[in-house]
Amino acid sequence: MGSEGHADGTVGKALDVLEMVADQGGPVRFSDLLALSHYPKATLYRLLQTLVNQGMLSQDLDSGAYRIGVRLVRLAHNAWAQSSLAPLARPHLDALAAEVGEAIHLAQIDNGHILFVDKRKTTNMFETLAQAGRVAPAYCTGVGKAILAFLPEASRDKVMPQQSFHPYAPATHTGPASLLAELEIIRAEGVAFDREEHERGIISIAAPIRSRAGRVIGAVSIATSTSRHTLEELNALKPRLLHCAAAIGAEAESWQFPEIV
Amino acid sequence: MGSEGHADGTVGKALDVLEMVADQGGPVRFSDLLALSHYPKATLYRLLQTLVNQGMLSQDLDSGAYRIGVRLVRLAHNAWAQSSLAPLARPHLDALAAEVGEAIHLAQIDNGHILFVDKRKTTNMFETLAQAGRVAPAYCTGVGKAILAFLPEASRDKVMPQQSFHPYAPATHTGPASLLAELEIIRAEGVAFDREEHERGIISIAAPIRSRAGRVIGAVSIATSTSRHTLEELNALKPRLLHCAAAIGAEAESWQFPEIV
DNA sequence: GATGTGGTTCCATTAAGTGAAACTAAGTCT
DNA sequence: AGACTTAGTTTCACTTAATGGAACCACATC
Repeated sequence: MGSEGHADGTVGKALDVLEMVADQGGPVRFSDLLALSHYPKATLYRLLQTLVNQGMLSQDLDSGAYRIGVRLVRLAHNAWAQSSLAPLARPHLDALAAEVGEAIHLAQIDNGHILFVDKRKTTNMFETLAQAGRVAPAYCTGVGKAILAFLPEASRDKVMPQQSFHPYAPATHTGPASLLAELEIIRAEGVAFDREEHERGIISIAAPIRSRAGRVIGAVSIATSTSRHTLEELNALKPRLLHCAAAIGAEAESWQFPEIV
Repeated sequence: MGSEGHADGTVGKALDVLEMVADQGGPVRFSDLLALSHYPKATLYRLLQTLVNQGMLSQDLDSGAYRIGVRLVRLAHNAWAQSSLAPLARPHLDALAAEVGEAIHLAQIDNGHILFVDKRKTTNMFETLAQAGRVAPAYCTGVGKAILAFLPEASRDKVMPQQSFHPYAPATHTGPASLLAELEIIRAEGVAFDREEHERGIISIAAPIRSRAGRVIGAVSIATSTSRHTLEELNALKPRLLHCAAAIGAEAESWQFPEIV
């Protein structure tokens, strides 16, 4: 991950570096970045300088370490508020979480991968935040399959080849055929199950969030562990989950999300 | 606001454009941006192309309009989570909001201006100007004065000349002298009041959030309208507010925020 | 006072960004 | 239908800015 090859121009490199700092989750020293990136010393240096000048990064006065700058924080809020389902869905997730007492996930799709944009976990608030913003595969998560199932055919065709089908667990789909078959079932049932396909012991039930126009714009899921609940018990929550997804979808009516895929 | 002159190099321009799109709060067409920016057509075009290539912006397939891209959303989450007081303060704000039943604001300072990073609104009845992610002046807001008061002298000296002293309301400070005098009082009392200085009918009580080292890293406030409460009533909440600020400050101990000012 | 490490600056070379203008694709009007 | 505007895209000679190897500086550490 990190620096993909397609760094066109100076801007690409700068953004690459910016992301690199952001990914570190804290102050990073110059030499650490130098080691991480394949940029020559002077180039990296200038890039960082520029970003600091721009307020996107900020440099610690004494240690000289780099971190997120205020301008990025401001931009971040802006971007997040307008371009993610999260703020809109928040109250609905709160309600659902309070009612079912299990972990709730809200996800969108991003180039064939699942982007978790919000989470509720009734037990620990902190971990929640740590994980939102993370990316997971689509083919082996509840939310992923829920989205895939309801994607327009054309989009799905573009997304399928991007799936790695890495066998995370015994139950993981190992190829497109079985996955496509399951998607059919999901379309019929209206919800997707994660049957310990991504992580052993973790199961979930997921529903797509659809705008009134019918476009899938995300998915919600209720996740739990096999030690706490069975799939049947999760299935009992289906009406509640669908209701939540519908509520979010209805509100998202006017809202515009970046084109999928 | 928006595009300050200091756009060094291509990267600066690109970020400028990026921010411009983000500020629009929705899809923007090329020509709108062309009108907004002072960049020549071709330059703007290439800049946008680059940003789209980089995944920071996304272009609508049919309309061709530009909006926030998924990569920016991902970056945004990252940045927000690690670089703002918000995630850390969240539970404390929730608690305070539940207890006092009034609007709660969390703010940081950013180049002499106040950046609202989170808010709790218990009633939709009145809408304060402070939307999360928004910027407000320091000299005429509760949170702003609370921060100013406890800033180290050197920082304050840098920040004071940045205040515009625009008279939003009759009670607004009109110059540094009276403001500095009030800051003295605030230091003594430990809290700052907004006495309808920014918006008529809106009052608040604010407390600085300080790390154990004593550095001000933000402020919390309880805001209400004159129709609902008096300043004296707000003052009764002082212990509760101070407690909340202290709790956040204690937790922020290890946490590092970009250098102020 | 020598050696090492982390960070900053120089400068000739090269690549990349620039933007006026020309062009294409859709409308819109008569 | 043909002329005319409007919105977006491409071209290309020109200019500016990015590049990176190497030298340099600051400050520890031996």
